[in-house]
Amino acid sequence: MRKPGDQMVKEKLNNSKAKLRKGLWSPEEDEKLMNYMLTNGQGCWSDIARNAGLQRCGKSCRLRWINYLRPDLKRGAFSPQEEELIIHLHSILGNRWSQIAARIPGRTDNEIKNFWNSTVKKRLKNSNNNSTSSQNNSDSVSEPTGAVMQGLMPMHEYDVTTMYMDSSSSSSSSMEAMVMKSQFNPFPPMVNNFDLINGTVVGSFDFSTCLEQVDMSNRGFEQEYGVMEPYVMGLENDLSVPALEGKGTEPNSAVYDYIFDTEANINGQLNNSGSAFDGRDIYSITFC
DNA sequence: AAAGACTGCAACCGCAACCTT
DNA sequence: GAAGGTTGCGGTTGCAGTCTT
Repeated sequence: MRKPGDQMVKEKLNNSKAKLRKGLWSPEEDEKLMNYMLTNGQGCWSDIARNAGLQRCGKSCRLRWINYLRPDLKRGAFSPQEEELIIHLHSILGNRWSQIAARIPGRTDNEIKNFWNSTVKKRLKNSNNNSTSSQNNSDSVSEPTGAVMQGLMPMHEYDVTTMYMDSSSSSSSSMEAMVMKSQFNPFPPMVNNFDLINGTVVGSFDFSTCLEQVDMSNRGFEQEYGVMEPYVMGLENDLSVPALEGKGTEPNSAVYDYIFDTEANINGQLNNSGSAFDGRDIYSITFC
């Protein structure tokens, strides 16, 4: 318990006397916060607000910095590749915007959330309307279901659930359940390069590069399979994806490790269910 | 040209988890 | 252990700009 005479209490009282600003940020406020952050770095946000001479609460400063002022932010419209990635991730993670944002460098959770709620959701809705009404398994667009994937992008002929899932499987894995229910492949081949970091292709589904990083290159994957078909991103069995370390602080060196789990999660589940998996492995891919 | 509807974005709010005293 | 503070997250709202009628 803090004593009434604590410095923090005093400051709190002082702050409460001073009227804190709300609403849109002025260029002057932006400049103050930017200058302060660049010279002093991140710290306690309430201190930052005070020391930078801003009549704002720390929370507001934090939001402004994260969503607008941060130097590593990427501005402008979402690329089709980013859009596709967002949809993929959302189909797995749902509305966990911060986790989605952690995997799309330079984009904030707020930005992605807004993008989803406006552009993507609307587009999916339209697509669903256009698609046949006989698809009685279509859910709300807010749900990570097959409707999502069917609405925005073509279903792939190698639907993992119908091809490889044994319908008698008793697995209760949420991933599996989702896949079983929605009848879609969460991670169809990502072609095209990602423009993820500093406008350059740093990591993409160029498997000749990626496989080296996980020591898969000696498996003759490319020769054997040509274009890789990553069936399932190994987002851990419970779908709780750990935040990617290094994001924000070192955007250029951050490792974005999309794990296509080797012979583990889905492969094992499928094999356990008695279905043949056709020899296709699921690979670990590292973006760096 | 004007008014209303729509859209996209920035920011706020409330909550929960974690930290500090 | 309790109380208060901080941080982070997702949902929601408000508003300015754009579009439509």
